[in-house]
Amino acid sequence: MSCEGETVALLRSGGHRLTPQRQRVASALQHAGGHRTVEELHALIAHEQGAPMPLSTVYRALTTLKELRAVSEIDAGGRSAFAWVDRSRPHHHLVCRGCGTERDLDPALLQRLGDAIRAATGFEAFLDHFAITGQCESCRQGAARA
Amino acid sequence: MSCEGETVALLRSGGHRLTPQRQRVASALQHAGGHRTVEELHALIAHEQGAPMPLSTVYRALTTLKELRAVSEIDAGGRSAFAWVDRSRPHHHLVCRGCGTERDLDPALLQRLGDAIRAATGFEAFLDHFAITGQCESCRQGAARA
DNA sequence: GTTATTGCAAAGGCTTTGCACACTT
DNA sequence: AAGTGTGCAAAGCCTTTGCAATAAC
Repeated sequence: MSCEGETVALLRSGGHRLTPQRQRVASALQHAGGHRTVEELHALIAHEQGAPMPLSTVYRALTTLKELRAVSEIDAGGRSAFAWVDRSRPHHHLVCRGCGTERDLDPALLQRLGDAIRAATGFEAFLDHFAITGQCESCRQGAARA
Repeated sequence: MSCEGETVALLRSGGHRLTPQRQRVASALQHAGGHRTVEELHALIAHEQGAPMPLSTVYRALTTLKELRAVSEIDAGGRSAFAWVDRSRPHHHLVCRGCGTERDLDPALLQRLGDAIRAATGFEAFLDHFAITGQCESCRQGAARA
């Protein structure tokens, strides 16, 4: 499938070697969709690909992919979470601090912010792939009750 | 000074006890301005207040203050950094990935984003104290030249 | 053949926790 | 007096690193 071709091209272009481990991590992330913690990825790789992989290798592959800007990293409550960067369709996430649920956010809203920042300050914000934390509607109602 | 009164009121309102440690941590953060890692705070407290404090106490005080929304936490490259939340004047940062410079951003712009998100999705974004990465004007011009 | 990368295990750094004592209320 | 908060030290967790073996180039 096309995913693999994309990974191959990315690694080649960065002067890195094309190893099965890197392809497996990339594949897991591409098919997972959304942010995954390293531990989640580690489990996904073992289950869906049939063979386990040392955690340290997952970390190293992610480091490489991050250098290439193929994945993005966010902080998920003290641990790292990664997502595949879909260059053709930028998207953003609303991450709830209460229940951890992730939902997509209309890119137009952020684009408007980026435009406003640029107009006001000349600063170009990197908003390709953004995660905003907060509280989802149901958690907010739960908190109000308590 | 007024800072102390603010802290006293905050702790009282949360049903927490007013201890010297919590006041010292709050004071250090109020006077530091901007984001400080826990280690930086720990050192600031020791130096500027004359007496050291166990790291664990700093952590616990910060946890309490964070629950009260008196401080905000951000991820500073794997470790936590905290800043005092100035309710009277919320502020945000544009952090340049090129030169590392930090500059303030008009809060109104983010408030507009927060309102739009809430209207569209019901999700309440925590935008009290936000850091946006990107590229400042001079770095962008430098990159364009190269 | 060279050199980057992996696997394993051990170390590292930041943060949290258990428990007895002290202090706020 | 009652119960929360502190200090100390130890444990916990996520992540990184050293080194020999392996695989990509």
